[in-house]
Amino acid sequence: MHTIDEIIQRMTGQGLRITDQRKSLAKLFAETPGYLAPKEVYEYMGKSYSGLSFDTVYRNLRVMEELGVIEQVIFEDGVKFKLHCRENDHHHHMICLQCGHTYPITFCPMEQTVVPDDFRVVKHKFEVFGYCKDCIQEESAAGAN
Amino acid sequence: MHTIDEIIQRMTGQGLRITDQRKSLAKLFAETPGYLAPKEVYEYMGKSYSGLSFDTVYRNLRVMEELGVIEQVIFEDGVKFKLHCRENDHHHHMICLQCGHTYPITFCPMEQTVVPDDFRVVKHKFEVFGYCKDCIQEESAAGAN
DNA sequence: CTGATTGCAAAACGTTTGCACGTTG
DNA sequence: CAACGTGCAAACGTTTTGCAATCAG
Repeated sequence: MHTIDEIIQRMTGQGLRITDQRKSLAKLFAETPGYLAPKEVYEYMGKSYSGLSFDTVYRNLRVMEELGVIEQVIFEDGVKFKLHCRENDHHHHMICLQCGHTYPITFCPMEQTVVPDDFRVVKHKFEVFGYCKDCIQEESAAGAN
Repeated sequence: MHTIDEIIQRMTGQGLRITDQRKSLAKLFAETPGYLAPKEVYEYMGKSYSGLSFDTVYRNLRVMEELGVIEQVIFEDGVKFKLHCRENDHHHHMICLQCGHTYPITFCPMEQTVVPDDFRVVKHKFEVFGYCKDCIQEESAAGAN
């Protein structure tokens, strides 16, 4: 589930119709290595479709999420989406606060965590935030601002 | 910063006036071991003050957060608040999905995490979700529903 | 051709703001 | 009594919904 075609196949396989908007969406997520806010998705798609409406973006984001093509994460500044990780083994992420790019962390802290007998663990969240190589360089290149 | 009086002292110390609404807020957070959504806060305070408005709740939550009395966390289902942890050393939490009760985890996964040289870490999040002792019992007592 | 998908407009939702009135210190 | 805090109403940004027109298969 990496290329545009794979994403589109996944959608047709579920009986969905492939509109230009959905092709554009598939292309965007296939090309984006990190998280995207709905507004960013709207702005990107709006470049190709001047008559685009916000609700179409939301509807398709929801459809693609239910389909398992993309995944949703809640950040401090709102909801964001990214292509669902193709890796099938459990892992976590380092996330760049500037560009949204994500990098996998194979280490899972739950293995090391001592849980009391009377607490039943359902899920956990481990995320590392910072700045990636490219964004550190941009910052120092741009100087203070 | 545990009892109602400590919270109120903290507020007066910052030049804030103590209204009945704020006393009620202080009491609520002093008595609640876990997270509260703004709506829950509103409903609790509404019991004592029929004329209460939502914006007063939000304003006071924000004031208390800026003051460091309470802290804010973003969950999947929205923003929630709890009394700021009195522990000064870094730690994480196990959070009950039913009652919102939190329990400290002293282990910090960042110590074990291998970070690439070219990634500058700014912050991290580690949270364990599940059901606490009391809520497991309630569940089995209540049966299927 | 038929139902899925879209755009529009309007509603819903949580949160914030401006303002006049009431209250605290 | 002066500044702060409140309630009200209205604005706000984001997300959802109902509907008629359009489009993909």
